[in-house]
Amino acid sequence: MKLSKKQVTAFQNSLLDWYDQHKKPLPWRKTTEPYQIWISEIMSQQTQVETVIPYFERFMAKYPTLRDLATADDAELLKLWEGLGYYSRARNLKLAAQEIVTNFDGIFPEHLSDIQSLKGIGPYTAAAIASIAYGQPEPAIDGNLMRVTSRVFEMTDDISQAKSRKAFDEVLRKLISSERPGDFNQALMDLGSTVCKPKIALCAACPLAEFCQSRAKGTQLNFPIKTKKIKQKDLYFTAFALQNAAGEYYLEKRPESGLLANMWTFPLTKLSGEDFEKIVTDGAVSNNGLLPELPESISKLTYVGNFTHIFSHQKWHIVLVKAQPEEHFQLTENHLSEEKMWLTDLSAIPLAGPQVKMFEMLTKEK
DNA sequence: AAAGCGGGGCA
DNA sequence: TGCCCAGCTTT
Repeated sequence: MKLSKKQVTAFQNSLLDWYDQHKKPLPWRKTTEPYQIWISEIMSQQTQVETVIPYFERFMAKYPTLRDLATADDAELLKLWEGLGYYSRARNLKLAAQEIVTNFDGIFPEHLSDIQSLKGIGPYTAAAIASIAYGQPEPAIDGNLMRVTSRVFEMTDDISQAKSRKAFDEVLRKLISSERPGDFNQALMDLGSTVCKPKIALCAACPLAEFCQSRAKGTQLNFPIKTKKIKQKDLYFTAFALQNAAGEYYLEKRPESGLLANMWTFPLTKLSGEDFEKIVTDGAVSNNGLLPELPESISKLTYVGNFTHIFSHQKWHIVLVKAQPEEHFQLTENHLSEEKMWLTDLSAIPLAGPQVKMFEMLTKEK
């Protein structure tokens, strides 16, 4: 990122002019009193500002000063917080108020490190208070600022990694207005929530459009980069290997959309995690309610083995079971269709990853 | 109904 | 540094 002093000033002016025209009228924007800024920031975490407004006003009426909060009745405090959620925030508020009374003589601390030492205040909230209440040029880096900044400068730092904060801090430190750091931060927050939104970028209304590198290329929605993988969901299945007298396996075709669309698979039934554990530890399969729809009635189920298969967002835990048909089992024409078939050579068809593993398991068994 | 989410705490 | 949390919003 290389911007001349002139460009930095132009950037600040555009942003702050926009803020002066469009800023949300919020009660805590009428003050720079650190106590009020603090409460508003904590309340605004994970909560929409419109929801926060009445809570903030009730809070200030009940606890006008930090010392009132430090001696607040726990039950009354939680009652006031009722509906805001994340109740540890309220408990931390009181703890921090007590810390301030004890360690800072009841005066809200001014140094960034002191602010951040308080219970419930992390890097973001500390910087927000320092900039808004005390006019310190500290970028308050939250998701909005990272999104806006990454788009303006096409920053490829992965915002799901904690260490990427540093990159954003460096860029924003060069840009932040030393005259109006608090407004600078709040302008970017408002911009992020109303214009430069996660799934849509309203660039026509954006005061930073002329500075925005991703906009110039039309790549706005590629930013921010976020690789954090979605937590894999654990799913449990029983897979049934049913073989006929000719040695052919019974296969079903998966739905034409979704995961492994149109691939062939042994019939699968869902299993609970507990049942899965039970089967794996016992090495025994019970017949109860586990059977899928099969073309023949089954006389016996034998546990073959279990394995896991990892997809991008799912982790399949599979118990492979051999299903033995009734004695007089016979193959008939109506067993065949577009969605079902019998086959010996499974390598001849598109076979999904888990099925390959199952087939190998069955082959090795012999 | 289920998934996504942002900041702080904590290991 | 990375996981987890709690509960609202979005899909």
